[in-house]
Amino acid sequence: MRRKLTPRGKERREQLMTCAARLFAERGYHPTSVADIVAALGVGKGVFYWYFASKEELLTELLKASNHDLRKTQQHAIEGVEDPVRRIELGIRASLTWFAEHREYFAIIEFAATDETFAPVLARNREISIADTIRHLKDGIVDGRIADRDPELLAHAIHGVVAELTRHALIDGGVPMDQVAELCVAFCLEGLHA
Amino acid sequence: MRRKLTPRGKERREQLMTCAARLFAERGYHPTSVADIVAALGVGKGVFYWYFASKEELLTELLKASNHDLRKTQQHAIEGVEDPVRRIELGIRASLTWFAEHREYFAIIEFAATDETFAPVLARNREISIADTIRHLKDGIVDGRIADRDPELLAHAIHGVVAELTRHALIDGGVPMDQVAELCVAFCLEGLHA
Amino acid sequence: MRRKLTPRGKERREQLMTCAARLFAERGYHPTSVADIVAALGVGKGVFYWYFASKEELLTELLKASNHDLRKTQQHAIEGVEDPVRRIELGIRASLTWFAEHREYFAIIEFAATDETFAPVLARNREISIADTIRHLKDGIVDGRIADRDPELLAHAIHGVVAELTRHALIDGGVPMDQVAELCVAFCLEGLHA
Amino acid sequence: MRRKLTPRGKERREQLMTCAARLFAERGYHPTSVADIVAALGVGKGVFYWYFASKEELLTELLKASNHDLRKTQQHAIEGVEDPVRRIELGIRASLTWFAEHREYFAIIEFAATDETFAPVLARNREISIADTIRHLKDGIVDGRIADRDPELLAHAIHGVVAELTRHALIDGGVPMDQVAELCVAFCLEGLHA
DNA sequence: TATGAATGAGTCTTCATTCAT
DNA sequence: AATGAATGAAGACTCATTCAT
Repeated sequence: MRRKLTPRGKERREQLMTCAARLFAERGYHPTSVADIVAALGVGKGVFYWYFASKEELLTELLKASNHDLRKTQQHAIEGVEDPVRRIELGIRASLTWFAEHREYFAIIEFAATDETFAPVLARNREISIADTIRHLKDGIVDGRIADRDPELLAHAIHGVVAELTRHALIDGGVPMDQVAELCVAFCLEGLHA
Repeated sequence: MRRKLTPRGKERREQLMTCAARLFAERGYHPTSVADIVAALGVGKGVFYWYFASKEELLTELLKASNHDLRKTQQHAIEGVEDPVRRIELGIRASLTWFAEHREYFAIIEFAATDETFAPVLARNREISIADTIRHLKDGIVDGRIADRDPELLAHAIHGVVAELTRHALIDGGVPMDQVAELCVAFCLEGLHA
Repeated sequence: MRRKLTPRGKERREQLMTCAARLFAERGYHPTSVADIVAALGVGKGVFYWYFASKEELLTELLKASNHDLRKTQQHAIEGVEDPVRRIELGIRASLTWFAEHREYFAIIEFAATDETFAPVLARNREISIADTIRHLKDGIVDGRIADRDPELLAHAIHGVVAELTRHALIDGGVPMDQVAELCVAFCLEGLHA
Repeated sequence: MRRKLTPRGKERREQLMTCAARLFAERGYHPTSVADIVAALGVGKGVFYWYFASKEELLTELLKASNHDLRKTQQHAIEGVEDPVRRIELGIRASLTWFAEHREYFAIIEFAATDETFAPVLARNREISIADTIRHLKDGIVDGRIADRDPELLAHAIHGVVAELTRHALIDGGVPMDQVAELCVAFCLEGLHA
């Protein structure tokens, strides 16, 4: 299914992904049919299968692309920063910002995590992200800046806070993202401690 | 769909819910057909529709029942405890324990949150749970035991930690739940602070 | 399925027929389920099959009973009248009156006429009724009171007028039945002739 | 469900309608399944839903199309004729001829009239047809050629005669349509009067 | 590249009927 | 007589995918 695409072809592929992302986010993956996607673009069904081998592949591509982009954003954010605690903070902020700018992907990722078929892809993505975080945590523990607890569990805890606050800000709505970011960082670094 | 059920009928209904919960957890809601459910019980297809108006209704019932049970467990755990920080801690532990004993429900709840149809039910459940947590947080803030930050966001942060650590323990596996509980409580109360 | 029924049993059977007639008239035969019928009476499903071998049998009974009653009414109306034209007139009036008092049956009979399964019963009923009419027509033709045309076709023509005007009065509504009766008789006897 | 259809597509749609009309007439609407229809054409089940949103829509289309055609035939028949009585006569003859050539539709229309779902469409069609007839009747009454009776009821009376004689000729069988037409016209114009 | 058409397995759901109590 | 429970064939409809043009 890897095809050499003309510029126009690349654009079409892009359109399909963007459009599908929106629909998946709005109605969910299963309830959105391939027919819905091509209809929203006003093209025939063949177009879809010219660019993607299957509906599954499309979602997988979406997942890969978004993960790639998020990761790049995170790495760019912490580039050149040495302090591990600061790196964690910047990573958290970068994630929140990225999701604020790519709301569609949040719902898609959440769904994919719950589906047998896509969970593996998501699991892999998460593993990588957790490994990144663990590295900073270990550095911080060595420095004595971070409590000496199981870094893997700590990494998951941080991810949990980020995920749920992102969800709250994007889906429940009504909370400005930067305010969420402040609390998110504060909570992770200091917990509920007064 | 409210029916007078004989003891035998109640049992059947129970069986259907348990069986469906297992299958939904294993394969997901959409990929599990009503036919799968009744086949797993070795009964005719009509039986399902004798007890539930639709597959949707079944999941909704599952969601309501599980939430009701979880909440009862939480309330029982903190009964008679005055200290708000301690109440939060006990609530967290109760949640983790409950999920450890009702693994099936975790995946189901996560899925339901991503589906247009069920999100409202989940949202309602979460609202209630968040409201519970907020009450304790406010008490703690008044006491000066908890940092004076937006209690709603703090509540979501705690939920996020609990949810993700539960997921990690149950789905990724390999971590004993009581160890997770220790870290979960420690992280929430003190964050990463050394 | 012929059972000896206690007085209470006869009443139950009656109730089922009345209730079913109403539902069939309102929603149609196919769209009304046995479950609907017994639910409307607040009894269990077994009751239905205690009194009727099948849903089909119920409708057949309904058809037979109504036809029997209509016919009796017609015969009673023309009893002792010699003049064939007058007999026809009285027959028409009796039919219209009967339908006005048994509105439920009109829709049921119309439906039954269109269904492979019941058409034969209806056809038989109609044949008898047509034969009755033919007899009067022939008498009228012999007397020179009625135009010498094919009595069978004339009989059908009369039936058509009665049926459609009944339908108009009962279903379209807004026309008093006695006014319809006058026109019906006038039209049949004199046509459009000024 | 409005789609751009290629010539081939239009043909398929036509085939489906013709085929369904035949089956509905033979076995009835409810007893004919979508599976039956596509099987009779030797195509896949999806084909049906490519052209029609539902079985209901198909019947509605059938009803609309047939009514449109019948009306066109009637209008063509009376085109250029001034005499209102003659217009009525020609309209009657045109209707009988049309039904003789489209036997399938008679049973379908009769059924549709008895079903909650389709009755409204039929009612609309009938209303239009009745209105057409009323116009001619009023002209005839003004001319003094037609008895001064309620034109609406007269129109229904005529329709009743046409409908029942059509039914008799097509379904009971054994009567040549032109003989029926003669009697139909004679009966409507002169009634039973010798 | 792209389109309309076609496929057909699979989904949820209904319902007349029967059964055990 | 009557009930709640159960059966299972059958029905309408969906949809990812493929095909002919």
